[in-house]
Amino acid sequence: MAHWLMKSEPDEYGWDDLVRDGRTEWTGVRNHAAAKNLRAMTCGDRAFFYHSACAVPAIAGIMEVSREWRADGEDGKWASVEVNPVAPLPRAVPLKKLKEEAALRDMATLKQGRLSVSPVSEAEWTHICALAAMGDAKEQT
DNA sequence: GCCAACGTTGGC
DNA sequence: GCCAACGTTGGC
Repeated sequence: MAHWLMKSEPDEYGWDDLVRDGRTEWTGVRNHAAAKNLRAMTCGDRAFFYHSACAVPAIAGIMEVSREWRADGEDGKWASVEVNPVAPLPRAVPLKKLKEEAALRDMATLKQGRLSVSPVSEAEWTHICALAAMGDAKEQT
């Protein structure tokens, strides 16, 4: 099972919208590298829902790929997948935090900021989940 | 096939 | 709103 990070502008479609809808078709990706990543997804893969182009860019939640890719658009070049929400992060992890972490230095989304769908390694995934939980604990002390 | 011009994404 | 990064388009 692979892990991913998928970006959406919260003004357009945010984490709360996905929770409200229960599931959604992740359409509109018009970048070849991102489309390739969509086609590589399999059912059950987990992905971070990332809020981009907003006041505080951050990872907001975890979702699951619930149907593998299908064609998006007429020309056959693009793909979409269906996702559903799994859980919000206990505490959102902002981009600023991601950039501060040495362990995340090689993250695809940090290396290529404009890539809207990117892979996340096992180590990166685990690290970010720990950050999300740690932020929560810190708040309580 | 190269490259300049232009458009889009996304951080700040 | 600006700008950097990067992708796409079109002239040659």
